[in-house]
Amino acid sequence: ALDALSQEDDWTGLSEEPVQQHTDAAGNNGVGGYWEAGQGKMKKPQQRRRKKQMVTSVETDDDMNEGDDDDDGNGGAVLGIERQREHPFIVTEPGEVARGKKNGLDYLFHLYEQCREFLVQVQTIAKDRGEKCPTKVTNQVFRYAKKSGASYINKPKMRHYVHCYALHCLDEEASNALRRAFKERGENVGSWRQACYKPLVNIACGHGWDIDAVFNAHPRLSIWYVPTKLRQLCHLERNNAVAAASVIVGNGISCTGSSASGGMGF
Amino acid sequence: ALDALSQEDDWTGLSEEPVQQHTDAAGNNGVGGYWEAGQGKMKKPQQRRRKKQMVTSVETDDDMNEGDDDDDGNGGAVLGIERQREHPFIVTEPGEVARGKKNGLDYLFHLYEQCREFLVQVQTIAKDRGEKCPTKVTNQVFRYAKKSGASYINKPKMRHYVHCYALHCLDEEASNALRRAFKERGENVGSWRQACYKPLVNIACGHGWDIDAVFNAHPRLSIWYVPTKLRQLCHLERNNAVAAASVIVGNGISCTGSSASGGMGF
DNA sequence: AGAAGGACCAGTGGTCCGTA
DNA sequence: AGAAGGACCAGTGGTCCGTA
Repeated sequence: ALDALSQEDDWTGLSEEPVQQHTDAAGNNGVGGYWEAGQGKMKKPQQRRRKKQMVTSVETDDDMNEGDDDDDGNGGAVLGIERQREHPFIVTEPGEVARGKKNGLDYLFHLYEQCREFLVQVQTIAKDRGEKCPTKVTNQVFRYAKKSGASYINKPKMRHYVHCYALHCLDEEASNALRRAFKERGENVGSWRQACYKPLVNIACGHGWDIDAVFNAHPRLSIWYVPTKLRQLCHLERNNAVAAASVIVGNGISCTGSSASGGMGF
Repeated sequence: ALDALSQEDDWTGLSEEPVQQHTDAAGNNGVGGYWEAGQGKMKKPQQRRRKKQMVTSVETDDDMNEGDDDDDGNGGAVLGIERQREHPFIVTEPGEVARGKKNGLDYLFHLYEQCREFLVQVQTIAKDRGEKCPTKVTNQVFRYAKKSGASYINKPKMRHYVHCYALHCLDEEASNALRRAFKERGENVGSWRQACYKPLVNIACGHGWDIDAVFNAHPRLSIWYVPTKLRQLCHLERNNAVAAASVIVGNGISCTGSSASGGMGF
């Protein structure tokens, strides 16, 4: 019952925790709540993985855990509140609300709009203080979002789906059609995400393969870094197009995507 | 005798070393030579200062020392060739060549033009490879400059005098006048450098105190980061202006710099 | 198997301070 | 004392991979 509300009322994918509001000192405009549970972090004795240089860390960790050092000792659940993640995304049609413990794609795209709002706030504060002013969604913005209570926003997730949001911005018709097609076919989010690359490469083709220019020309998209993989795909496809044009001299290069796209791992 | 040539022929401040040309693989356009001496770096057993975490470094150091591992063992001079620095700058008039083991300010400004050329080359390479393309003079550009033989270009130096170059770009008349005045008074480079801030703050005043906008509006200047101190001075002076305006209501705010500038450490 | 995100790492912007 | 620049450090962009 609570889950069904998530996309309608507060745009929140997580809803099982006792939500506790924080009014933040640095100008929170009230976007989203603050879950203390997500801050618990499973505590210290969790060793860092991979070849980290073994500094025998006795770090003071005095960044922003002020209130809740309740207690504990067991590694895992704290006070019976389970470690919680956002519900996974599913492919939904435009306007469709996800059922069950899932989030829909309108919600995903809404997260990008929220990040933009957080960026605007960070920019306002920076200008007011005479500090350098970010033009992109940086670590600083993600930190600010978290501090403002939007703990469901994080960098890996936002970066993961940037190109999906890009298609939504640049060609909403095509984006909607893709969503409907992949929903109908019962595809999972991962394959929908993969499928978002191709139409973007075609758009880049129509702009001299300059994907940066494509991003920068769109006001809501220009604040996002072009994803590495999208950049690489555009580069590869450009090379293919150039190679094809050098064989069939005088051929007008089309941007339909049905041309030479061999070996690109689409 | 060699020193007198430095600003006329090859724009080189250093001239005592046996110069050895490198034609670089990655597209060196021939700006400047390559001093092997400067690469020697005084070798390993030079302990890092300050609280560095003592990693007992056995670093492999395989970045770009390919040919010249001649030999050595003594810490300091290598093969009798002394560790060499660029000659210090002195305040010169426009067009004036520095005498003795000194460099003039035309040479200083020329270094900024060279950095711009290196940036353009880095950008060309990046675009060609479909990689992300820097818009500013970044670490990558300094590394490229060094690799291309311009060992006399380094980040601390260029950042140190950015605002002096900015004044030269934005108001060459005022810049030239300042140079003449400070030369005549026998001031050293440091005090000339300090004096470059004030006219820039006044220029920023004339553009709504937006020093970033001032930099970005100028094609040769837009590739440089706004120095922290200049940004702070503009911010402080804006606050002073706002405070003054709130006292004397209806007063037109001038940008002459003769107004309230108390406690700014000019 | 599919997906969310804490945590890591190489290389950045910024500049201090041992050096000449 | 004045100045050049090697080397450091906090925090970045990018994303892997242990986790749920």
